Amino acid sequence: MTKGAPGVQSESASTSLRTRSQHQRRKRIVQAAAALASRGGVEAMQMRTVAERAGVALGTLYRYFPSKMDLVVAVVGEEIDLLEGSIERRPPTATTPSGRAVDVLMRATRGLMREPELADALIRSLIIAEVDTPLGDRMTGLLLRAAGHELSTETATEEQYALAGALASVWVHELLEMLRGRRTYEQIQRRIEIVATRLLADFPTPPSA
Amino acid sequence: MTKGAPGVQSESASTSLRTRSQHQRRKRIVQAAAALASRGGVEAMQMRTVAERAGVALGTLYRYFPSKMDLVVAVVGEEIDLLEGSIERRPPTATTPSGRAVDVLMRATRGLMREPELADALIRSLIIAEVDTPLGDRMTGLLLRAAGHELSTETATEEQYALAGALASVWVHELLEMLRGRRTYEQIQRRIEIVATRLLADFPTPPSA
DNA sequence: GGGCTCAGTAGAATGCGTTCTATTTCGGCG
DNA sequence: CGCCGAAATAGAACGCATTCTACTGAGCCC
Repeated sequence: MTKGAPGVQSESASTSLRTRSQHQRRKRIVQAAAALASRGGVEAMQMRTVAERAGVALGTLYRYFPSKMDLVVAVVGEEIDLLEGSIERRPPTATTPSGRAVDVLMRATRGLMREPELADALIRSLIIAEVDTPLGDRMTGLLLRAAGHELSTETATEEQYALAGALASVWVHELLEMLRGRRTYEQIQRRIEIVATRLLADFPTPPSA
Repeated sequence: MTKGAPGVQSESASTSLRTRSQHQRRKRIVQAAAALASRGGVEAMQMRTVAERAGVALGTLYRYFPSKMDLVVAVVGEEIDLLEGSIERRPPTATTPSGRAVDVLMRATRGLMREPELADALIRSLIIAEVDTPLGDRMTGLLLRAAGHELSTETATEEQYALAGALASVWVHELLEMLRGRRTYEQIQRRIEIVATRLLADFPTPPSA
């Protein structure tokens, strides 16, 4: 994390006028970027074009997002927020840990399938990005909470964390294969089920009341 | 596969003079590329520089490798050849399927660690590349043969193939984390062991004679 | 032996991410 | 009120992958 970059606002005291307008600007940029990416993928999301659409100068864009990758990561972040919200609203109902994990992953898969161009760009970048808080970790966290009873990033054992992480990375890989046209949705589901049952077999389940 | 690209020689009848010199050229290019990448990673491996070092014109380089990615993939291919050779010469000796798989993967890990810059470039590209024969598949094949008794890409069940593929993708992901400095060799080993024992638990073992 | 084809060459041109420069705008503070 | 400094702006500049152009040379077929 470098100095006064407005990219991530460390939610401190006063939401000053300036902070607010920065927030607006940042939001507009991400929106413009997402819109462009959803038509035509990363290549359509050119920095000049994003800046133009967002109504900011190229330099300003680069102030908020020091590289194209950072911008892409921000867009992915929004998508994950959406998924997280959806899970909170309607938690997975399956009775086994692996069932719940599969539910979460396939829901995410469907979400991404809706915007293939965007998804492709985002997933690839997600893998490559050298970000401080990699987005794969967020998926791992989601999986832990969904799959294990009373489990979270904090309470999980190292082993559980490794297993959830492994499942997340398999999912990402399968998703990539789908976007390349080498998997159907059904194949992914089958493969994820196969892997999830093996990996999450001894995750804690709620006391069957 | 496009038309007359000399990149991949469809090993037909006569190794004509022309074919031979093409082969030499191709080899020189890949060597130059690998040498450059092993210092300074992908960014040091600039197309102009590769061409120069290989003693060919930029246009020629692009005739053999239509994009930088194709060149990178060729370099990765060489590395996998090396690993394959090493495994044939000295097959894994562990007694369980997962033990043998871990052996193979950790051997590959050590090989790649020796040239971190190269490895980083290669692994990333390996993930992203839109190649016809993705290199991940080759790792999956290696794992199948190493882990399962009398198993190969042809004889494996769909389930076994999915499981070996999953293990390969987890390994790639862990490797990437290592190259980013977020894992040590020991952590990877531990994680791969955890995952491999779960995934390969019911792979066929030789009749304990 | 002459023309055809096509690999090869040198190098200019293009596109896009990123950086740099000079200038302007504006909120806050003495 | 007037000034300071951070944030914005327009736009040029730079680097590198990729593409394009015009030319040369060597094997090959009739």
